[in-house]
Amino acid sequence: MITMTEIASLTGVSQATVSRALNGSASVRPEIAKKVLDCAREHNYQPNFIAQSLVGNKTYLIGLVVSDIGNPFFAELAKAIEREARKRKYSIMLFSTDYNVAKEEEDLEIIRRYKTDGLIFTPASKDDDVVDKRLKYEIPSVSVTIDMRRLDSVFVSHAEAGEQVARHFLGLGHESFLFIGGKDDDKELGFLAGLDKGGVDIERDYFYSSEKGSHWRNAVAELVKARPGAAIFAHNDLQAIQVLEALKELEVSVPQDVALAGFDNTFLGKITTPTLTSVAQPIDEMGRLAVERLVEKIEGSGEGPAIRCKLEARLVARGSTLQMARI
Amino acid sequence: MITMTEIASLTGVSQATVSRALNGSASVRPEIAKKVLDCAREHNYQPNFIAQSLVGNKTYLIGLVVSDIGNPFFAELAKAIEREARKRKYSIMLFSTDYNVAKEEEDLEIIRRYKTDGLIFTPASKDDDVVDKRLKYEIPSVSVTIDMRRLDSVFVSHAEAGEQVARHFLGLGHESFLFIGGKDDDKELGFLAGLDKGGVDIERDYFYSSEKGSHWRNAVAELVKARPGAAIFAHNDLQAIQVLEALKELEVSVPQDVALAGFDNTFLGKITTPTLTSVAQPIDEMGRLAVERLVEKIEGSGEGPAIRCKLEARLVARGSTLQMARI
DNA sequence: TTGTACGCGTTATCAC
DNA sequence: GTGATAACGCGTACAA
Repeated sequence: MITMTEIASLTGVSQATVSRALNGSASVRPEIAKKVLDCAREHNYQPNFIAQSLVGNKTYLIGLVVSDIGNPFFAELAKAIEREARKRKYSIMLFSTDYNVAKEEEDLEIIRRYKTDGLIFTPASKDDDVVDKRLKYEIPSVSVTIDMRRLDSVFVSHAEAGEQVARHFLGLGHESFLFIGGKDDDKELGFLAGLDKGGVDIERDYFYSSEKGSHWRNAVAELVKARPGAAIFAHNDLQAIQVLEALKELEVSVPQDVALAGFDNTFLGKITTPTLTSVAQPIDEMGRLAVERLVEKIEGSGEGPAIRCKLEARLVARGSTLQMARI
Repeated sequence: MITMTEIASLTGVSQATVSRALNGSASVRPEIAKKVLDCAREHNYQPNFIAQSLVGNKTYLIGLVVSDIGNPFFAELAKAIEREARKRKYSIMLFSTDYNVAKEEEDLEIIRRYKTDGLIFTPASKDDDVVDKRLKYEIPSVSVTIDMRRLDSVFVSHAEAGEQVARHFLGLGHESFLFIGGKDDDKELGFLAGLDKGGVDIERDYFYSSEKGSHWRNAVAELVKARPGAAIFAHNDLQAIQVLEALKELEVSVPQDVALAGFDNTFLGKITTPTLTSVAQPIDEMGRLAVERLVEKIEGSGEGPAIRCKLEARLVARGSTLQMARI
């Protein structure tokens, strides 16, 4: 791994001149430049990003913190982000938190230490103190998938998504409903609002289950036992697919006995039987916009208010919510 | 982002002393140490990894180059690798090549420039010149999933996997066979060997199709039309699932009309209908071993011959190859 | 046009 | 025990 200094002594000029030649800088005698360039090529010179970072105070690194890279949704998002980042000369440091808040904290520490130019993250929590922590990190950040209010965010409205699902369920004539997901998920709020607008008696016909552990299994079992015409909304496709399998075990058929909808619209929903109704997030666009916005913050003038970029959620109806399964 | 020098002036000692105090180094007067530590804590000091890297010639960075992070197999592998790496204080720079050789080259350049301590990669090709390039990169590398002979590798034998599939198909009484995959895939060689041992007339009853484009669609269509009792072996689960969908469109039933096996044993195979027979690679173990071996190379004495760590492939029989679909 | 010299934030090797 | 001081590889103001 040859350095500028070595090239300098090899070509008999100063390291400064090598630097200038290599960077195509203004004034350096053509013959010298050629000699330097040739020498560099010959020895396969590669600039040392570490050294450049130290002096330039710029790493061209983006920290990417996702909840679970094993979830195809996040994997596809990471793919989109990596693609966009590379277009702009940035590289990705990947962290998968496994929804573990402590690990996430550690990851952020590490990211700070590496002085990544920016941070893209999928928040595990919307708590104010989490937001504050991000702000305190002073490093340019963009939240993806969740609207973090005081932070730059790229997302689809989970509330609207929930409402879409509610309308969809109601349009199909369902009469009791179960939401499976986290406690502070806007999808539930929107779902509830939609059901309420549709005249559903929330107290009587709406149920909630945490996605943790297998509480939801009991909830599902009870629901299908007691409630014909029930509909289940799972907070993501992975969860929905688990529900689908549970329903198969219970020998209730989807969508005849119970309807099911997921969220994310990953390709998983296309390969199950029945196929899975899900709310699509425009993954590639989210990745692109997140990187765009982040780079803008990094390279741009500076502060300005947080930009919250809201994209359209789109319900994709498939076999799990149709009267007639058409595969 | 406070620096050692700043802490030094704040506490009225030299930067060198701050360094010693912060690193818990031997000799520094307790009271001084306390003052420094307090000051550091108060200002939330974070060591600058970039500076440390420059002087220490060690980045604690591992470059991870996978073929497609959107493929759940690689995503899960990345997850395992990240987990193991963090245990050893290393962080991951992620690159997804999309099976694009040119992009892979670029990624490797970038990795060199960042001076990552090591490299873990899933090779797109086994060509000798690829190997040579890796060796030339002088950076400690480990190949995962593919045995690269002259390079440290962690893998399951694709040939043995192919043979297992062949035996499995033969045991179920199949009589004609199609392999879908790349041209230099050991899975095909093993598959062929297994079929041959089983007395199959390769010329007559064996077919090959590239996985590129949709050539394979024609191959599949022709096969099921002309050959009752056919069996298809796809080079990975993603491909197998595409085949499964194509078969549904063709209205041939699996496994009654045609058997199907994949490779990787991702969770995808559990959610399709029928479920998918696949050859399991021990993902977590592969990730663990790859990181272990890499760190060993990085921190270890030095060279030594390449260690090729061969793990057991295990065929997991599911619905797509059973006479009786048991879901 | 080119070289010298300095600084980026550390670690490490010296003297004191 | 502590403070100068020299690296590490590079960019760059300044002087020549």
